[in-house]
Formats: sequence, C-alpha cells, structure tokens
Amino acid sequence: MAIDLNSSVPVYQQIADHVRRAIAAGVYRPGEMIPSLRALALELKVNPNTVQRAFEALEREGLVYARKGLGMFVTTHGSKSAQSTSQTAVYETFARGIRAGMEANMPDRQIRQTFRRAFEDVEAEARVKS
Amino acid sequence: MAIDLNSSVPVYQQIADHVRRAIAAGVYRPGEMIPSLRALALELKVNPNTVQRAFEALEREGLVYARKGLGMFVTTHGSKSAQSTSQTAVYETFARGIRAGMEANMPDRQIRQTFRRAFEDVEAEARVKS
DNA sequence: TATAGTGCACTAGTGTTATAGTTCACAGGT
DNA sequence: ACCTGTGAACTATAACACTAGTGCACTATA
Repeated sequence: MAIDLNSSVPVYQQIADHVRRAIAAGVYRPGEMIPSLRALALELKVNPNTVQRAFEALEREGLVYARKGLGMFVTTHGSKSAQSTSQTAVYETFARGIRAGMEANMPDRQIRQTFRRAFEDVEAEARVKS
Repeated sequence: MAIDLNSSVPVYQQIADHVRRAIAAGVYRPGEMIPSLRALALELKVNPNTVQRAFEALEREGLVYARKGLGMFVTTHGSKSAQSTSQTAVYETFARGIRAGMEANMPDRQIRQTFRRAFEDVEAEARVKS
C-alpha cells in the first residue's frame, strides 16, 4: 500500500479508501482483525492519529467495530457494505467524468472511446504489477 | 451555471473547470471576452476574489490573457488547449474509477456495465435539461 | 474631467489537515 | 501481579487552503 503525501486527497481518506477496498476485495473477512493503529502507522510512516481518523470513518460506515484492547474487526455485513459503497464510488466517478465530457461538448463516441482506452491502459498497469 | 458550496471541490476550481469547458465547447471563442470578475461573482453569488482565483488558473494554463481595465480574453490557441485538457481530465477520471473498481475486486464486466449505466443515466439527465 | 467598469494586490478570518505528545481503560499472555 | 499491545480521548501546534473584504491602478467613454 502506498500513500501519496502530495496528493490533494487527505492521507486519512486515502487510508480509509484503501482499507475499504481491501475489505470489499476479501483481503480482510468478517470477524477478522484489520491491522492495528500503530502497526499501520508504522508501515505507512504516518502518525497513529491519522490512521485512527481513517478508522473512525470506517466505523461510522459500519464496516468495522472496535474491541478495546484487542483491535478493529470487520462486521458481518462489512464485506457487502464495502462492496456496495465501493461500487457506488466507481459509478459516481464515471458519472462525473461523463458529465465533464458532455459539458465540454465531447461527442458521445469520443467519451466511450476514452473509457475504452483508459480501461486498456489500467489493465496493462495491473498486468505489470502481478 | 450552478455552484455547489457544499462540494469538497473548491468553488474557484468549479468555476475554472466550468469556464474551461465552456471555452472547449466554443461558448467563448478566441479573441472574445469572457464574463468579468464582478459580473460572474454577482451571478454566482460569490466573492470577486474567488472568481479571480479561477481566472488565474486559466491564465496560467494559457487559455486566457488579461488586459488591464478591459477584461479577460480567450487566446488564439485557447480553444484547442481547453479541449485537450478537458479530454485529459475525463481520461484521468475514468482511469481513477477503473483502478478503484479493480482494487475492490470488481470483475471487468461489472466495471464496464457500471460505466454503461452511468452513461445512460447522465444522458437522461441531459435530455431533461434541454 | 468625471464616471463606470475592468483586473490586481493586500489583509484578515475561518476551517481543514497532519503531526506530536500525553494519558487512560481494556484484554491477553507470562 | 506484571507487562505488553490494543483503541480512545484530549491538548497543542504548525501549515495550508479557502473565502471574504477593501482599496488601488488601469481603460474606455460620456
């Protein structure tokens, strides 16, 4: 997991997004513990308070719950919830891009073609990683 | 033009994006003047400084230039530049959404289907407006 | 010359973000 | 009993982003 300190999106939100997707992807399953505040803070080289802020967001969403002295655990419906919110986020991102393209007077075909090109590129990236 | 004060994206950036797309769409053509600071500020009910900040961004991009005491004018290559950056922005937005979906373990088909659904929805919105 | 409209510069207040430090209560293992 | 590791809470600070308010210099026109 990589954190971009120069990004405009806050660090705590990057962490929350990443953990949420990991839960959606099944990396952490219901009942399982996610990495501790201090462990994750050490790994990402950020302040524990920043990680805690990300956990607060996930707890508010009902994806995880805290057991004092033990750690944070994925709720029973956490996996499905994470999948749902992740999918909604993807949908909203696409919709924003489409609106921007239409407002700039891009023809429909060009918008679709731009998506196909982006898909191929991202897929190529993914291939390299694995 | 509508400004969302509750959005996480800054007002000045919303304005810059909107004007950039308007230039790309040919609403304002090279050599023509774009709405003045105060006129736009009045219309959007924001502070003139906020509009100016948006104009600064557009000027840095080389889309417009200022003539003191007169106004901001679209440069000769402003239209093409605006089209180019707008298209790049759309591409980047799509790529971000695709990466998020893949990280969340969404199957390729589902990502593509989500895009199609978003496209239909946005197209329906546009139909209602016109 | 006077007036109105233009962009520009400076200051100030507010909120957000991230870090740092400290303390506390709880659970588990030795 | 003790120690370690866990989340939670609080304060303080520094830096930055954002918006608003105000005044100034410039241009064109009546």
